[in-house]
Amino acid sequence: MVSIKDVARVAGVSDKTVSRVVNREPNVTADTMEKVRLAIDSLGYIPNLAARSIRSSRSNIIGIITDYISTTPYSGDIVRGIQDWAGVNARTVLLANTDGDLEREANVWRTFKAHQIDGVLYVAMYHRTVAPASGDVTIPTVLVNAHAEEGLSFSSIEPDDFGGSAALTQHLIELGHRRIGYIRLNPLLLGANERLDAFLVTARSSGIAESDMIIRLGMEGPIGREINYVYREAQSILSLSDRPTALVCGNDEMALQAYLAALSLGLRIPEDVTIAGFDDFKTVSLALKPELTTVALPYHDLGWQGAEMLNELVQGSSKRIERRILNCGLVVRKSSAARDRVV
Amino acid sequence: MVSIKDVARVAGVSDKTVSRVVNREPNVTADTMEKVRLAIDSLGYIPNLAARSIRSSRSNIIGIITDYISTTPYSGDIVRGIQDWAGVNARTVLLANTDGDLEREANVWRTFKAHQIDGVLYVAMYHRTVAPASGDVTIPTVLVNAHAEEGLSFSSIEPDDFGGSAALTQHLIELGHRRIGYIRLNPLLLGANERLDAFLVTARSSGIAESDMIIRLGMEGPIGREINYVYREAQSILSLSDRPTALVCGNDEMALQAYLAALSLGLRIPEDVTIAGFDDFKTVSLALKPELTTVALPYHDLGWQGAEMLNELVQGSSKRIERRILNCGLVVRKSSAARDRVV
DNA sequence: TTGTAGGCGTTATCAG
DNA sequence: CTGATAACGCCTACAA
Repeated sequence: MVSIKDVARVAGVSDKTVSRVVNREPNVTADTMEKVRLAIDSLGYIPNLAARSIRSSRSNIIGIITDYISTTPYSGDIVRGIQDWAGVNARTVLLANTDGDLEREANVWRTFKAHQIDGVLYVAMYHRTVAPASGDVTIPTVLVNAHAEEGLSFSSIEPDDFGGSAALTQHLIELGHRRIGYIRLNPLLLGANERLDAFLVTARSSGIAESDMIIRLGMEGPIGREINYVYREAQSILSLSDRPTALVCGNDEMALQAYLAALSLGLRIPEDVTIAGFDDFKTVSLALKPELTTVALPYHDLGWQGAEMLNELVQGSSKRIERRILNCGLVVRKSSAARDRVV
Repeated sequence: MVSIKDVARVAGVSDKTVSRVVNREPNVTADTMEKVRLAIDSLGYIPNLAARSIRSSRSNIIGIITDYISTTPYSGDIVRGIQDWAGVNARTVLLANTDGDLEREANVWRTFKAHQIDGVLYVAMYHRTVAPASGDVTIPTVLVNAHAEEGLSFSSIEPDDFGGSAALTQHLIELGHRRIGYIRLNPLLLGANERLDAFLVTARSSGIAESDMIIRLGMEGPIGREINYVYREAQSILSLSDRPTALVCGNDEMALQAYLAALSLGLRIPEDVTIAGFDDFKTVSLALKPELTTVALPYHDLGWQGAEMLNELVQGSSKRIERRILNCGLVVRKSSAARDRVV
């Protein structure tokens, strides 16, 4: 391993001078700098960050703690957003997974502490409340796609499920739909309730009668092992004699099942029924034909901006608890159409 | 920050003795150990891994380099497999993403080197050949879901696309299908060719005539920005007067489009046509009704075993280049049925 | 502008 | 079985 001393010897200067060049400190002549640069290149010197972190007790590492339960492919983009921020801001990312196991989580926090990391992004794979179990370890933390359980105080960044769902509902109403089916996500999901509430509030305020909102539960049971009624419920709703002209699904995966149900009944989308999802999970939303009208979750931005928030916390430029809510944009594609085309 | 010296003082021993206890070295009396343990707990001491790595020049960190291009949700399981191995084996995981940018990649390698990481898992998000651009940095490396381009020598671990596709084809033939459609993945994907080749070889060896294999290209163009013909091609194949009784798709996402095409033509799955996919991407394969017969890519195992291979390399217990191929298991669900039910 | 001395927290070495 | 001392690679503080 080539160290700062080797470089110093080759360049004919002291190790401190090399350190100055490497860290872009002032007060080095262009001439000296050049000599040092040359020596660095010829030796292939790379500073040892561990040694640096000992002295400066800042590691420039941020940690990500996730807790995927079973298959949640969606939110990898959050992690990518964090990585992108880290790449641009010369940070490195440590990644750990708790699997929802408390003992394992405590271990993760200790390991992170042992690595002297600057801060933690605590990432939930679906929008919900969390209770970080850091034990007696204290590290600046921001919750991403989650907020803290009652009594805990953490900064957080979350998607505006409510706003997104309201926009989607508004869109359908503007298309002339007055009788709308709704298949709910697992009620254990925070997003499930926000999305449903927004649907109800928006529909009511547009004068839609309760009897014209056909609400069904699409899935229930523990996350990752839920029982799924979506296909059956979609068929049931679409078989009603006074079938709604639009069907909103809790997420895109459910919309996929609604498509299959509609097609199996010989209904065309959107001529016979408008279908909408939520998430803009592109593997589904763009594979569906016609492509799916849905609401985009800002996963990448949750990660990126979460990293920014954490950075402010670490720098000490902001000490207060912040709860940031990110907009979820409506994505109109071909699965939604005006009601008058439907009649 | 509480250091080993603080613990030593409180326990009334030397710092080296504390070090022995922490590292489970032999030659410490149970009594001394107990005293030290107590001091550690009461102070909340956590060893500084940076300092340790300086002395021992082993960091117990492994690095993951990925290169996601656009949206590839599938293979997050590879990373999870690596994490799981790391959790069990007391390693920490550094994560970095190159975005396919060579300059950025060179930077990642340098950063990893600077962190003294023990080894690198170079992870491709879809099965293909790669050329790690590590510059003059040398770190033990294993390629995951990829193999090295001509002339480069790296150990690698890869899925057996060929075997999986052969098993799937065999399954269809055993069900009595003698005329089969096939929609190809983007030919740029390594898996695309292996899967198609296996299909052709297996079908031929079962005496299926070339004219009874209806091969179509489903997508082409640069990865992440391909043009997608799947829906159109599926409709075209299924509209043939001598329509095949089974349709194989390059992956599950394509199978989804085939479902939509079939249903739009009023065909029932599997009564009128058997459909099969590849990947077992559960968000799709289980959401489809009937659930999809497909082939499971062993993503989690690719990660886990890749980490094991890397560990052997790092330990020096194995110096030779190994290319390990992992089995892809056939997953039979309800979208495939015997041909005699079809007639 | 540059260099020297010392120390960060840990482990290796070797003496007791 | 235990401890003193040195050393890892770097940076801080201060002196030249």
